[in-house]
Amino acid sequence: MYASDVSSQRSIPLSTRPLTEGHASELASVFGALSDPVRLRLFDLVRRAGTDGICSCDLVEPLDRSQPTISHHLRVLREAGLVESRKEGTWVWYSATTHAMDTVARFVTR
Amino acid sequence: MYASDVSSQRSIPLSTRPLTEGHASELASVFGALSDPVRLRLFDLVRRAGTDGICSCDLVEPLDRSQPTISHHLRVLREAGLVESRKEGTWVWYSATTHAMDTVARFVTR
DNA sequence: CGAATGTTTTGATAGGCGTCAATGTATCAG
DNA sequence: CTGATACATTGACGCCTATCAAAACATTCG
Repeated sequence: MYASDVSSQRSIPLSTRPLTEGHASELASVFGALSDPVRLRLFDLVRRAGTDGICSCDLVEPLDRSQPTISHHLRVLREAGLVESRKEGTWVWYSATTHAMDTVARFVTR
Repeated sequence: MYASDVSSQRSIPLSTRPLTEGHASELASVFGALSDPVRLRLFDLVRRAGTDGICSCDLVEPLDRSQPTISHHLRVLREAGLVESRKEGTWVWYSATTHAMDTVARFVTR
């Protein structure tokens, strides 16, 4: 027997329908990108830099990780749509995007 | 040379200070709990059930996973502070908590 | 007690992930 | 061209994780 057969009181649906498998996978990939402490601090630093962005070379030292590791994490953030990069000569500037975080915000705030 | 030595324009800090390592780890563990599609849909279903909660047995079928797998995921959600459980006879009722999601919301909305 | 049902734990397996060293590529300075 | 700097990629390693089957634990009922 199912418990739902017993408890008949129903709650009001939050928005519309339960998460579809596709929507859940999309959201989960963003959450996955934010599920590492180094990546979270990385994203936080990039977001603080505003529209100007911040250079990759300025992200290695504060996080105390090797340059390839930082490069790897930035790639994950970029592929999740949380940041974007713009090459300028020798340097690469990273800046935060809004779309992915908006998606997260919609889920979080019901 | 660092790019920060060249670009002198500074952005306004978002809240106070960059994420500490401890705060980042705490946040990351919550994001980690939400980084799996099955767990996201699980949490969504629990949250929709409101204060009454929902029985574990009613979560197996809609997610098409074995019962032990669902139990495992619920444990992860519980250890991340996203849901809480209350045993009632044979059944275990899960309901969503607010603290963890509030923490996430504060981070997401700057 | 013994059977049935709901839940958790354990063991095993396959795949994913964070990290670094080493290497590769591109750009700039001389 | 040569050397130095910024960044990305590759390979390897250890650890973590999602999943299920099987077993263990718990509760209710006859």
